[in-house]
Amino acid sequence: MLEKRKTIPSLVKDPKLIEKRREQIIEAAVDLFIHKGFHKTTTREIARASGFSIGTLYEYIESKEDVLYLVCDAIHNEVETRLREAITFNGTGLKILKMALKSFFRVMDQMSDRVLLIYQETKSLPKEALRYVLRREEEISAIFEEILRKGIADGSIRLDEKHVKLMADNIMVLGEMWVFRRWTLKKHYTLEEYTEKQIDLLLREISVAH
Amino acid sequence: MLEKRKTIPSLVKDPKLIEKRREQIIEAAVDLFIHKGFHKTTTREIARASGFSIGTLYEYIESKEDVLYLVCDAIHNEVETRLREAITFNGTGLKILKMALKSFFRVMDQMSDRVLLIYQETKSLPKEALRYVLRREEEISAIFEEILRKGIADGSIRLDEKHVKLMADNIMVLGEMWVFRRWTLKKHYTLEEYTEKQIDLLLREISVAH
Amino acid sequence: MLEKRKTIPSLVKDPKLIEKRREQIIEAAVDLFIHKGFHKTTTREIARASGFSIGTLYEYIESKEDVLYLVCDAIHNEVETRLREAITFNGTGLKILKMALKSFFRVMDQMSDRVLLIYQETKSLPKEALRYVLRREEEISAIFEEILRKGIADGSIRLDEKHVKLMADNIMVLGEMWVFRRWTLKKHYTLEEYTEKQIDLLLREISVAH
Amino acid sequence: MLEKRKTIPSLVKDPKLIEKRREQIIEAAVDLFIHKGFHKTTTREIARASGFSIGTLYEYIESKEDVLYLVCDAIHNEVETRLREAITFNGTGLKILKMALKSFFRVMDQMSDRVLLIYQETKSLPKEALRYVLRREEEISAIFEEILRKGIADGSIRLDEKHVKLMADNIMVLGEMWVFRRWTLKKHYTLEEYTEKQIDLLLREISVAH
DNA sequence: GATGAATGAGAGTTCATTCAT
DNA sequence: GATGAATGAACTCTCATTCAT
Repeated sequence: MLEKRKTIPSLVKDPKLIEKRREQIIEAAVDLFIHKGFHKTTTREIARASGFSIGTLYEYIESKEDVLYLVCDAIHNEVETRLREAITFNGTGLKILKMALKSFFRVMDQMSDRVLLIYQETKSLPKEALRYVLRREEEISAIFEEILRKGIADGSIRLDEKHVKLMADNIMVLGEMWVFRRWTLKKHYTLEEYTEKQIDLLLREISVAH
Repeated sequence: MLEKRKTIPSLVKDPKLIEKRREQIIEAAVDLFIHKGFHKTTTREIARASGFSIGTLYEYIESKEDVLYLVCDAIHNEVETRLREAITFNGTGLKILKMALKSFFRVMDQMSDRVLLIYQETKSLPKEALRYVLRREEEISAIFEEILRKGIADGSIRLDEKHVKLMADNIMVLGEMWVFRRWTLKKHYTLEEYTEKQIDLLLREISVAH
Repeated sequence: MLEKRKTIPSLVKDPKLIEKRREQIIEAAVDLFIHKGFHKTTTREIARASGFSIGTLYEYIESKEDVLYLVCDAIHNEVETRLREAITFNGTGLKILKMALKSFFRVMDQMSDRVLLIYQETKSLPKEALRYVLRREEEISAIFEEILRKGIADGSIRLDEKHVKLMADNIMVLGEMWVFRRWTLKKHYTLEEYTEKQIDLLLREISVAH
Repeated sequence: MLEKRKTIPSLVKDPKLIEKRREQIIEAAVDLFIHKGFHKTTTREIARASGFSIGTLYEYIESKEDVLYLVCDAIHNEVETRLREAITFNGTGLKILKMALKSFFRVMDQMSDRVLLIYQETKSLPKEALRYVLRREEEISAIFEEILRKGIADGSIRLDEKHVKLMADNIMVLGEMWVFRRWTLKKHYTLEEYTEKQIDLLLREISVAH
């Protein structure tokens, strides 16, 4: 069930150093990719922005695509971590869900450029890496499935089990919508208004009290 | 309010010919971009697949990005045309909306690779072209706004005017969701089931009878 | 029996032009490879010495190794052509052989740097091209086999058929020896002396009258 | 007349250690050069195959070319040693020569990949090192000169002094021929047959009895 | 209006060598 | 004496674009 994450080989032996350098690479590359896109960013720019030479860059990755993979992976990690940190699993599923939705929309807002990056550049990944990245997305959506099922179990949420996945997907998509369409949405709504409105929409379907 | 669509200069005088050649270009490029992505497709390939030489290609465009613009524009056109053709503006706004939603989801399904293309490659457009393309998207979403307003006017839909835009955006996003997440969604739903379920979700908020 | 020679694809359509440009490439590359070796010669140097840009070079070849193949092929062609031109198939096999040996040693002498080049760089060819180049060598050695057999047939040469190949190989090797060891040999012999001495050696084994 | 062999500087003081490490280097590099060629072998690979780090490698050599020199030198040493071990200087020059030829051809056969290596990579040596390596070859050929002169002196061999060098060179070349052309020759001859045939050829010229 | 040969800046990647630890 | 991370010049190859025919 748990498939290991893709391991990128390195010419450097010290694992601590690898981690440190890769963090530098990710930090530099995220910025560059956001502003210039993956294809228009050169490996030399990545190296320079990371603070070392092109030769050193290639001691820690095997190809430019590896950098993209590292970046996508790191972004997903951050989304998931932030989301999990913001959720306390106390109270009814419904209550948790509301909180989780708020947090999720907030995280999407704060990380909107990075989330956008994933959506636009993911296709440039080699097949295997792509599969892994898509799986990471499912892991985040699984958080919401879990909450929904808890709510179903404690009776605070009314939803057919077979629609749990779709509802979780809807949630993900409404979150990403804030990212994709912020240039329009921000004209009419603050994040808070948007959040409230979409929670309304989602809960109308699944709230028990009716 | 209606800004003209971007005009791409051509070295050729005859407008009929320009249109004909550009259709060839678009047809060839859509296929290539879908399968290889914009960046990995070369202008030579576009020319060859269009049925003429690289020199001729550049008689009808000024840069590779122009081809992307033509392609994005054509896809939006097709989405909008197909959608409009499927809608008859008879009956209550609510009835029209239901029909429009079904048609929209169907069009998204049929054109999913082209819609995906727009989402993934749009960022490679130069700023100005990008603005035009985004505006085309708003034009489609405006169709739904129109229907919603008609429903509000005739009393078949209950929705605060200030949420019309958001509701239209929600519709767009749920349609695109079928495109982005089809690999997951198709495991659990047919297009028809998905359509029905999402219409349920959307109408629960805005249907009058309740 | 006659396997086609390897065809190198070109982006250019005009066959006349391809031939002309490839001749330029060969002429330039032979010089460079002789003086710097294949590995130390850069593609840019080849392009510049050929009289065009690096981009143009790659319109006529697919890889640097293709240039080496073209060069090896051209050298073999020249050896074979020169040798065949120098031989008239009149008289006894023995007489023809003597003349052929003189010509061969002369050709080896005149083309010594190019022959050396083949011996030293051939190993850098990709497998398939290598096989073809080795076959070319056998074709030259076949010329001598042919002469030997003619001499056996007309009674001017006495040699067991099963040693024809070895004798032809010996001839080839003594010719190449003048190439490999000229720095030593030239200290003690002129080309003419060398030729005479080696003909003596070879003929002692196979001459009938004795 | 006897120029010392090239001395490669080392950062390490202990001569025993230098010798030991260089033996490791040679053993590793011979294998790599045979299979991949000099240019396609990296210093990293040499270091790893030698059993130490790249840094350590450079404590014992100054450049990659030094490794090639060490390798060529070692191979020549082995050829010479094996040859000398196989020769007993008892009996007539003619008898010794026959034995020496057999041994030489056998050694060439056993060491064919290493001999081939020298012929193909020698040109990558810097000028000075190249001279040393070529001189080593002359030293081997000098063994045969010595034997020939002994035979001339004791009357068992009839050969003009001024052709001794050429005859020795011919011997060398026929030995190397077994290396260069083994892919053809082995189709028609065993090593023993080849040896016998070539001895015949050579002795026909120089044997006294006639 | 159509052709396609020519261009060359610029891309990703490699690897011999150094030097601080 | 040994290590291996860091370096950057240099490599091969690509491809959007131009322009003479």
